[in-house]
Amino acid sequence: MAGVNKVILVGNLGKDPEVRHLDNGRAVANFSLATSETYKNKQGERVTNTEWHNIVLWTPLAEIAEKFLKKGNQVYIEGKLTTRSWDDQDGNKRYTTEVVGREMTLLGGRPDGSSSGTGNGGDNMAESPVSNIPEDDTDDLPF
Amino acid sequence: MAGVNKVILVGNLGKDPEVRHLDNGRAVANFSLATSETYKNKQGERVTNTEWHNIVLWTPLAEIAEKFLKKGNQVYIEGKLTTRSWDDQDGNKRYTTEVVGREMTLLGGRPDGSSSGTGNGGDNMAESPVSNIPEDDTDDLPF
Amino acid sequence: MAGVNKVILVGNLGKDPEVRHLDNGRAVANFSLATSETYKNKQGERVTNTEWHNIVLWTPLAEIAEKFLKKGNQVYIEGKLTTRSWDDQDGNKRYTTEVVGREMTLLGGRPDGSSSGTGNGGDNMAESPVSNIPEDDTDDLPF
Amino acid sequence: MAGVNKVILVGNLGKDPEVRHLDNGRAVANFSLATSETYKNKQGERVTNTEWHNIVLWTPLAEIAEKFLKKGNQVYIEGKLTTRSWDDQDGNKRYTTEVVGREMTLLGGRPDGSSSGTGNGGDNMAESPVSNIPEDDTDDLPF
DNA sequence: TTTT
DNA sequence: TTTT
Repeated sequence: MAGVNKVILVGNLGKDPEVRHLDNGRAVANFSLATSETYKNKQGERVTNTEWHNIVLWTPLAEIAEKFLKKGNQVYIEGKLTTRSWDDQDGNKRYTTEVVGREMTLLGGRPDGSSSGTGNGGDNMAESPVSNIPEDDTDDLPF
Repeated sequence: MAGVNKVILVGNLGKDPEVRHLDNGRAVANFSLATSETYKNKQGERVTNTEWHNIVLWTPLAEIAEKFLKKGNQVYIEGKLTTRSWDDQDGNKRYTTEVVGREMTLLGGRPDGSSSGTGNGGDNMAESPVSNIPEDDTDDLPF
Repeated sequence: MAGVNKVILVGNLGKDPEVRHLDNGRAVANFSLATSETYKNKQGERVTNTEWHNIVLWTPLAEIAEKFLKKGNQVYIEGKLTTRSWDDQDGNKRYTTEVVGREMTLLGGRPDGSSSGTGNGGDNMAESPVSNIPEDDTDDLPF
Repeated sequence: MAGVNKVILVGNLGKDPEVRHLDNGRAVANFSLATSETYKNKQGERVTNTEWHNIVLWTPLAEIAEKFLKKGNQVYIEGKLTTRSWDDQDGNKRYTTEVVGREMTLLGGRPDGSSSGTGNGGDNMAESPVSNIPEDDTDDLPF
């Protein structure tokens, strides 16, 4: 029964997150994330191999994604692999594998090129680690 | 372009690995791995949620899997996520996500209940970490 | 300011955990964990390199360690690196680096070779993943 | 004997790497890396907790660090924990724990603010993942 | 399809 | 101090 199911990604968003706000007050964000590796092949040519991942974030990460993540941003995401099935129009069972994030950190510079020290305020935490994992004596919400 | 694409799993094999030996001398092993988590739901009932992962191992991990891994065995696998596409009989594009392992450790007791000290020899390393990552001054092959 | 500080270990306890119950109701467990890697050196000799880690677990993982972990057990531990300083008898500043666990899974067979189905009861969950990270709609305590 | 000893860090360099080139042709780089987490304490005040890690990189990562890493840069580092002992001037045994990197990715923007598209060339790969782990059919050196 |  |  013991199990570990962990995914660690550092990549760039292929597009802005799509965020849906559910009736129960929760939100869910979806976006694709590209992780690229570069190497030289036998011919000595530089080759880039890009892998795309389907990311799913739930409250409170979904709201943070909505506010701070944009197409092109580089993020660290830790989560778990989940595969769900559905029936397509031909009646075939199909499977989609997604990474459900549980920790997220926006990497690199200012989220959208804004300078620091703006009155925005939210900017101040955009590079902080955010998660839905409580620390001792802490409030894990970034603001 | 920087990227990290890492998966860490501890789970149990759903069945024996299927190993194909290719014409080019390489081998590839496939098997499904279950990772389970148990929790209590709101009604206080214990619930087990199992996720199945498609594992792919190439030489030399494939041969090690062939020799030492059996249905039910618990293993640690580190690898990367890859999604490949193919066309089904209805002409639809379909996708399969797999974990391509790059490091593997057989966990727990003797692989199949055999006692230690058999003449088999190979048994002695079945719980050693195996990988295709060279260490300094080392031979990464387990035997 | 963004940061990730993650340690993932699979190893064996060098001795039984030492558990202290604090006045504030919390408990803390300490033990050393060995992670070994085996390789062949240039002379073709098998060499084992063992690294020892100082593990610290707080409530509720400390109580779980107290009940289920014993010298020799193999565990998966995920946590973070922390270094604390203290002054030795010569007035020198000294540093100790520890891994503060936040998720733990007992690996392999029965904790101490006991068969399943004992009246102990607690035994039943000893191989379940345990953590202090809440899941949705779940009770993360193992019992 | 099975073991996993893995550290994953995303942090910022506290100072430029110190690189020594050894007589045997190998190089070793040392620097400290800060990983910070921010949270709100019980008083609702934002608190930042910074942990410092001793990083050690060997050839070829050492040379890459020498060329591309500078104080303040944000990097992803994957490696293993090692503790080595030494005797201090008072004859006491002392221990230092370090993270020996095996994979590294420079995060965020241009390494030192240089614009892209320079003739430098090396710039082009500074954000690529670098490691001493061979891929199939690849040259793992970044240039 | 695994495991407890 | 563990494990195989």
